Amino acid sequence: MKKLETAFYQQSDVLRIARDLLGKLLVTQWEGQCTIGRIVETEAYRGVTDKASHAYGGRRTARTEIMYAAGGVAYVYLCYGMHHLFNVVTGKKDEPHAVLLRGIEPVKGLPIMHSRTGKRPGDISLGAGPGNLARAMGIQTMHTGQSLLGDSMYIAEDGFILRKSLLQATPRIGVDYAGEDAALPYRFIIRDNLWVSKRNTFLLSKK
DNA sequence: CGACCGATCGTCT
DNA sequence: GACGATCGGTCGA
Repeated sequence: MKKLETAFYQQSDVLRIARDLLGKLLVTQWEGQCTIGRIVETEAYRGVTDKASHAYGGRRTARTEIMYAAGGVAYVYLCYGMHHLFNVVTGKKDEPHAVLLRGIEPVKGLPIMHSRTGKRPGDISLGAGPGNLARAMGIQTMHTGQSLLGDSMYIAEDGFILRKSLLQATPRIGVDYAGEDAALPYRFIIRDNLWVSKRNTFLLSKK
């Protein structure tokens, strides 16, 4: 298992990073609890020109400031007052690109994930969807700004190769407010993977 | 299967 | 004071 390094996160093409994160392992280990999940669903938020992004138009607020940091840190924010959404900040300093992690296939620490979420063994919603993913991995807004290059929270590769035929791009979820940008194919999933968020599966059958 | 609804609160206007 | 990069449940066809 090899931890992804700065050079990976600071590539300029956030779409490529979002794609390449599929199949990688997300690791968190804190409070004596280690959990690992394989990333099966991501969404790219592409800098200041992307109407769906919190950084659209170069907007800077206390909350989104971390998006302008150099790639390799976490951007976690509270959505709908109850869900913690975890993004990987990418690009160079002052290029506010980010990748939202939307789905993981649980790999290690299943009992811990079950106790964190209250879900029962066999429930495939455990790591499906950004809110569920963060809850299962123990990620909260207090982790925003945290480095992904340290030991408590990082992404690694283990030799898993994603066949091209299993890579699929679709429009992003829940960004209707973004006008024409809502239709951009910036969501990436591992096709037919059990752990991809089930909502909007109709998008797949339509294709 | 699809449409809709309530929960719940930090952030920005 | 309004509004989410969501989720889980319900209701009707």
